[in-house]
Amino acid sequence: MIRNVTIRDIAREAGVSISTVSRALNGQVPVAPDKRQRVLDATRRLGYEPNAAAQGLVRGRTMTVGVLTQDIASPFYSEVSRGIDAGLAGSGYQPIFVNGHWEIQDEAAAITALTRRQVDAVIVLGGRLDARQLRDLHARVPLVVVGRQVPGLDDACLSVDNVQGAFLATTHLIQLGHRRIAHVAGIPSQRDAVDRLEGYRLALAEAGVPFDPALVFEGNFNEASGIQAVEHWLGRAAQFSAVFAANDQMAYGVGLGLYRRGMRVPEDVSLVGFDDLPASQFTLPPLTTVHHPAREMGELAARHLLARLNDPGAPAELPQLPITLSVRESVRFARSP
Amino acid sequence: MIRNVTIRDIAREAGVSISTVSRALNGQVPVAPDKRQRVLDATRRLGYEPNAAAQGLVRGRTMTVGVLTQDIASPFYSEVSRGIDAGLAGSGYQPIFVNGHWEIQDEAAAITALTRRQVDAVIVLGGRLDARQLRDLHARVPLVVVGRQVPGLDDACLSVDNVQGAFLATTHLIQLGHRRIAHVAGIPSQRDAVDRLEGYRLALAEAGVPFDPALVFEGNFNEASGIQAVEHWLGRAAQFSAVFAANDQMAYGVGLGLYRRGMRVPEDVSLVGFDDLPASQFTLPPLTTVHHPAREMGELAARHLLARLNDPGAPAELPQLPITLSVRESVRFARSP
DNA sequence: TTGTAAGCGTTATCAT
DNA sequence: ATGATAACGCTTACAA
Repeated sequence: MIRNVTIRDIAREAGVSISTVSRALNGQVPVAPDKRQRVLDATRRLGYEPNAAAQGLVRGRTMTVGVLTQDIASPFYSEVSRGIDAGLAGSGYQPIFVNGHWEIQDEAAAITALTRRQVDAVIVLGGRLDARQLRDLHARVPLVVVGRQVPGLDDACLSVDNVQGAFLATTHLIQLGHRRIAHVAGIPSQRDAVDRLEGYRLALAEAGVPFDPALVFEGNFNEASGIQAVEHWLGRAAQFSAVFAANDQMAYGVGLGLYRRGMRVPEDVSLVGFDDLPASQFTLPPLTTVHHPAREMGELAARHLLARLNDPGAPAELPQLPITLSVRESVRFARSP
Repeated sequence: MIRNVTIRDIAREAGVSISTVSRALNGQVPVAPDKRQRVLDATRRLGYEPNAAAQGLVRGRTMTVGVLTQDIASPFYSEVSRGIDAGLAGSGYQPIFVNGHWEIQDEAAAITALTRRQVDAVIVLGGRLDARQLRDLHARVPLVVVGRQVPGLDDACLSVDNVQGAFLATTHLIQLGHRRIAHVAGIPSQRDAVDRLEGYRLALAEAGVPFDPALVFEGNFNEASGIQAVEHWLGRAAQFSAVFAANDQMAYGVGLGLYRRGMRVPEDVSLVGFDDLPASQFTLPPLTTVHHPAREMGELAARHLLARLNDPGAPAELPQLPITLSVRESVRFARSP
């Protein structure tokens, strides 16, 4: 631990009492100009930095926002984190990130680490904590949950309409003449995965396109399952002219799986993803994908919390962000059969 | 801020003094079994969590390691962060991440935020802080700098041999018959960028291939500059059969730039990157790239710090991690001219 | 305007 | 084995 210069050292150096130092530094209460100057000089000379822990202890607020992220290296959640970072910038609050690794125990431990540190607010990114745990947390500290809709915690949840997003993607394909549209679904225990599947089915139904279970492959949200999906379908000679993947990472895998079998996107198969990761602008070809406003959600979560922190009585309105389709080059008209 | 249950509440509930509570909880000093049990029960019943700030204040260590990362959403640094996370797991120490955004002021502010929080050690990931600032920091707290070699701080720096990595990549291309090898360089103010350029030139020189400045494009490490590089060369009718990019993100851009001009990798142009980002396994085609052991570096940095924290007298040996080439499908024999 | 002193939640020293 | 009590570094009444 850093042996820091303390307020006592400054007091001695400036020849004033410690309370004067504190007042001069915090600048609320009037202090004689000459003393103030002596304090400021001493502060600079000695390289003083206030001890945040001590301040937090006495002030009752630590000026930190705890962020429970699942995996610091996940492209999607790092976008959200970037937004949080931006949303908190200049507010005096500092984010502190901990990882839950999508493991319920790790998540609980991470939350504990946060509450032990007396964070003033918490942002939870996805994860598997159950509704009860999240509600308990919410009772203790201002909370926003990003990317999930938790029963009984509606005013604290920030997510997009996944059903709508998937509906958009699938409808886009249908309008271009595709009828045999395969879907790589996400982990069924995750709400967004089932919502996206539902949006896909809804779009099919609305257009009168029959749903074929053989065209749905259950993946796990990473690239490898995209490859597996292609292998699975091709191994059974499934017919399809387009694929809608429940996230971009699986879409990348689908692209590679197709490439391995000598099929091209979009010439042979059209491909749509979900999330609009930054990398999707630069894939071959650039990927048409549902734009998930990850960055904006992070920023909104942060600002919302700041508002509540500054005025605990503020109304807790958390707007739902619009979801759109980023049309790029991975989709083409279906060839007539 | 969370109004937590305090040790006093436990003491009252268990009918013992606060010192007994502390002792029962920390378990170093003997405590009567029945009292210990009463304390443990009260702790559970009241949902007590110790206040980390108060503990840090009195103990003199906060059990936190500060990590200055540049951009929480950068693929490369998030891999390193993931390694740090893994390296610290189970040690009782907790990483706290702050962002410097590659801005010297932001970085300095972030470091200040860390020292104010009395972190026990610091890991700096890249960045632009000058050697003096880093040495000052090193004087106050155990430090590891990842991804940079700082003059006068050699035993605290952890990086790979970038010259060697670039040499490996370029030599691989030469051995496959390529003679006209273009290079997308990184930001010249960053040491790793100039090292990679040097490795490229060294390999050329050693093989007796003339260096052509027209084949070097100065990029800025992001995808867009890869596209610009291709436009630049093609606009001047430069001849090349292979491209070596100073990082994977620029290599992705090169791939897309080529695609836009109707040229294929590796059929028309061979392509090699640097970093071996997780995504590079899934690009079209999977990218041959210099494997930068990002994850391992993070883990090593963490473990090194833990060793020093547990035994301040421990020798400060920071081994250099080997750099290798991940050969995938983006490279092919040069066609005879 | 300034200083003294109490107190934030915890650990550690000192008696007992 | 246990309980007062003094720190840790800071802010903030309360006095002066």
